[in-house]
Amino acid sequence: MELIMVFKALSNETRINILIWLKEPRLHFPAEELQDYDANLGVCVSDITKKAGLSPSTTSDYLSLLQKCGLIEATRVGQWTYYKRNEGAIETLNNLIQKAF
Amino acid sequence: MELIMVFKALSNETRINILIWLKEPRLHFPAEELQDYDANLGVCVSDITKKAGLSPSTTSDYLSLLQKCGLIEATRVGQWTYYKRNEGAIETLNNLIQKAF
DNA sequence: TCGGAATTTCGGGAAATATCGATATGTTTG
DNA sequence: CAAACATATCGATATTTCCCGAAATTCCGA
Repeated sequence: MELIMVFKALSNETRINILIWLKEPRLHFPAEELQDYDANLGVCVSDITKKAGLSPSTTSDYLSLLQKCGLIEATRVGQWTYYKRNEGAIETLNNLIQKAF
Repeated sequence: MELIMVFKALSNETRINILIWLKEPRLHFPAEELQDYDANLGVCVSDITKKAGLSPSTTSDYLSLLQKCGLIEATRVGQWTYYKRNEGAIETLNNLIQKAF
């Protein structure tokens, strides 16, 4: 967990929002878009794309950036990729920030 | 306190370090450079510049960036500007991060 | 197997950031 | 006042980030 990489990832409103949306998907995505959410897979790229209002490619870039620094994790199921928060990593990060600053 | 501005400010190793150095100046600066530290003024720009190994202008830029987003505060005394952490703001920030993520 | 959907990857132009040296401003001291 | 400092600001260039569209990949269903 590279602290600087994490801060870079969080230096963007959309990426911050994605993390917040994924904290409570039911609050932020229409119910019919969350069919596989109960299986704890997360939310798929196209739903996040819609919500973010950006192009699919940008959204995909953002998601893989968040994944690279460990904040979220991906599960591929057929043609969909579901992303969810990596709560353990986020907790670790919070502790790290707490200690460092 | 703009969260994004804070994350941008922290997306740089030197700026992170400055915050950490200022947490415990005695640990990070030679004693003879901390003559006014006991007055709770902070550490002056040239000492931080030396420690950072960057140009004075860059260091000054960094400090005013950190100041703009509220993480540190400045006190001008004669020709010197002393910077110290804004512990209240940093605490607020930690709580904000805790809540948001 | 073919067409289409979801996603990723790639290349690029515009905008923002990093970092410097030069310059400007304000301060102290002779 | 002039010289010497400490710091801040400005202008320039190199690098990075933002965000897109096009193309590639993977998977599914007819």
